[in-house]
Amino acid sequence: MARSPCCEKQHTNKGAWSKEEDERLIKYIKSHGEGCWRSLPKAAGLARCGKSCRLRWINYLRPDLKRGNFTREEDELIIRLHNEVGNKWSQIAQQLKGRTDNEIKNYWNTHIKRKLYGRGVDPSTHKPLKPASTSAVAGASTSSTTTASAVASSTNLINKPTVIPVVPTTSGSSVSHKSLNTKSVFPLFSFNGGLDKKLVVTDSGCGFLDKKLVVTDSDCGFLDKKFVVTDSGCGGVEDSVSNTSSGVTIEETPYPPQINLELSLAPPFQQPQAVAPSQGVCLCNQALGFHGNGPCCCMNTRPTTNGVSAAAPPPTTTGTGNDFFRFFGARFMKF
DNA sequence: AATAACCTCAACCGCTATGAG
DNA sequence: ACTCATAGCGGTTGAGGTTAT
Repeated sequence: MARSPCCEKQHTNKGAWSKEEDERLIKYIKSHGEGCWRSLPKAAGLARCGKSCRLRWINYLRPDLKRGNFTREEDELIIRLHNEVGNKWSQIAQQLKGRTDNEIKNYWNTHIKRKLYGRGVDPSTHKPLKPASTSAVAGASTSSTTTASAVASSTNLINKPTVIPVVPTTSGSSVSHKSLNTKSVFPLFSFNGGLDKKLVVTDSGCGFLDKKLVVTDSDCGFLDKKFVVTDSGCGGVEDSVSNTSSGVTIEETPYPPQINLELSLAPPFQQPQAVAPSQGVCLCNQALGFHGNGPCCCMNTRPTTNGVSAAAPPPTTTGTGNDFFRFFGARFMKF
């Protein structure tokens, strides 16, 4: 005898759950507990397949779900566990309290894979990408060498958590404020070697930074994290900042040192630079040589949150920020 | 401002594993 | 040993949101 379907398909809703359906399901499970998914929809007054109810509860409605962004520790744990067990998402989920297998699977496919590619690691094997796979990077690197040393330096830098002020810096004189009328990309100084952070400044026209400021970061994974800083005034970058009211900062935390990194980098972004101790910085002046209207928005001198003075960013490159973007962005955004 | 392209993730599908009868 | 209901798993899809052009 053929197995009967888990539900009467013609009488069931499909697609996104409504608030009312969620409430019904929660109410029912709270009073009757989980299980008996086949009979649950009818008992709960839901025109849904039992399987759908189960999935909705497990993946979305369960009260012990964590939700929210994955932490860097979770990232690394997922990578490590995936290396051990492969695509056994449920096994991996068991090690991450409050995360579902579905959530982890999605996160893997949309974020971690990209991150691993950025690190030069094949996400399915966890081994370094074959030379053919990395040739796009290596080939584009005209005269640089593999940055084993740069990576080593970078690792040293990030083995200690640091909080670094994000101060936009032009690339020497190659990016002038006039070039900001549409969009420019500045390489930042001294993040993990200065390679894997960039600052995108979009200017809608009335001055500088009056539309939005996008800071993308990654831990040698390139462009895998992003927060947007908006500035409603015409003066600077302080109006709305991700998690600090006194400037833009990025907190770096270490990632496990066993990760194999093999990246070749174009000359302009090759050299890691330590954060120079320094006096505070006028963000506006330092960044752009321009205050826009009104008083200086950045309060002139701005200590970082870890007590180290904000560093005046030395120009790190001889190329333009757009070179940086063309080189790295085009190659890593698509993973 | 309009449109295209891209990204994310909730939800679905089909399959296997498990356990009760 | 077998059947069947159910739970669980992993791959895939597509709606909706975001970003780029």
